[in-house]
Amino acid sequence: MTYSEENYIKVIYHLSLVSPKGINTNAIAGMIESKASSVTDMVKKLAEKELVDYQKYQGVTLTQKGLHAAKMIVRKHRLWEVFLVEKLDFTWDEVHDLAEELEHIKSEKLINRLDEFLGFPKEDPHGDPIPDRYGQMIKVEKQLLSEVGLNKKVMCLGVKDSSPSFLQYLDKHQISLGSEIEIINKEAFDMSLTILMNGKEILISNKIAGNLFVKVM
Amino acid sequence: MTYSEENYIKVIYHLSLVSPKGINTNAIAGMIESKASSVTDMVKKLAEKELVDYQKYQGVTLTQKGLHAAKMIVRKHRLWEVFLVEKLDFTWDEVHDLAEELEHIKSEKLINRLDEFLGFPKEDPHGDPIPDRYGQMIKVEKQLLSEVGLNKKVMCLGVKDSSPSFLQYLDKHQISLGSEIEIINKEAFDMSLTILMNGKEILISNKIAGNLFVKVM
DNA sequence: AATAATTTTTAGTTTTGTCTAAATTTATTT
DNA sequence: AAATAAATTTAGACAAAACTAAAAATTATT
Repeated sequence: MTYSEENYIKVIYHLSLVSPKGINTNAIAGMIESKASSVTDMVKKLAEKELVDYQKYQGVTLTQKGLHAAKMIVRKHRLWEVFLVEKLDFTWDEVHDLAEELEHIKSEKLINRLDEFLGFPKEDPHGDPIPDRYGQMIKVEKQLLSEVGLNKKVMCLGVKDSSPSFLQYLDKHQISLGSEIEIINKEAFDMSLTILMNGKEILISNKIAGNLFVKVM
Repeated sequence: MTYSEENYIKVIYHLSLVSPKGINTNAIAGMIESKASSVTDMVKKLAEKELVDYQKYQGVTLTQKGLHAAKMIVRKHRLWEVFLVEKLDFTWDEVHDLAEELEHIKSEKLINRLDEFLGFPKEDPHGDPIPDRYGQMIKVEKQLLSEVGLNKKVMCLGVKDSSPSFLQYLDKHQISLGSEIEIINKEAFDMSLTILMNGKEILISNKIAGNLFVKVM
């Protein structure tokens, strides 16, 4: 698999998690920052290699082979993120782009050794599950903070959109994975929340709350 | 710099260390496993980017800019090798090909953090010096075991050709970096050596001795 | 159900890095 | 010094992966 083919497979995988039907050309083009016509070309090649099922105008789905390949790329991506944060002291907003490069290093042995070196972590620094060497991963029963009812106590599990600016916002307010939060007010007008964390009250917009995955405790 | 450009710069650097005059097209083609005509094309591009000086039919030399770029690639290669051997328990004959891939990961910050994580090593697992972030590296006053006189005591410093089969040969005979060796006989006919190591006598061919760098003690 | 709007595909180019084969330059030999 | 051999460069072609613009198919709207 080429660098580019791997990126397509990965993007199709991520889109599949959100909508499990056929993934359409434009959605892929949007994610990969290319044009629909380029996607059509690549998708034909992936179909020839039996990594996706594809019928003209009907979108694509991953085959079993494609699904496994995608999970292995995600595995590499997330393990490298753990390495960068835990061993090289990067912050969680810095690691995504680097992991995008590192995920293409081709060696099963390397990634399995890295997994072992890191102590077989189950989640990456953003709270996303890491597939094991067979593609198995834990399922986190998480929901968005914006969907949680009043007066509930929750624990922060991960983020939906892991853009650097959002992650930096969280750092600034000392919100990290494992932080415990209580929702003490919900403003009806703009759905903003007042939360209690480490004894401090913080006001949080609905947009922020809609980007933060939590677990009710 | 593209992946391919980096490989050319690195190869030209390695050839420059052996013969400091202009590096000819065929030598580069041999190392990179391509054809002379491809080399000509690439060398023109590198000259446009001012990474090499090039005049038709006269071979190439690295510019200051090219030399620095080459050292940074070598730095990455050798630091990743140390990481693989020291942290992930790879053997010294396994790491070269993996480091060939890892050396192209583009991040100054990553490589400097890795350097720190590894304790700023001065040499890679084969005894080759690692350039620091400014391109500086130690110079090892080493000579080939085949050139050392009779009855001298030497310490093993590194290898010339680091092919897996040679490295495995060394492992089999328990010769590693730092091993102390005494030359107790030199056969005039085939220049093979009898050496004393850890109290044991071993017979070594001239070809092996010509691949092993040592320092007289 | 016909038309409009959108999405997807096709056709034809472009760029990067490679190749082969032919032409040119340099080196070697007689 | 001329002839031959070897090395190097040029010219033209190709594959991968992208693009633009136009055509075709699907979906939405009236």
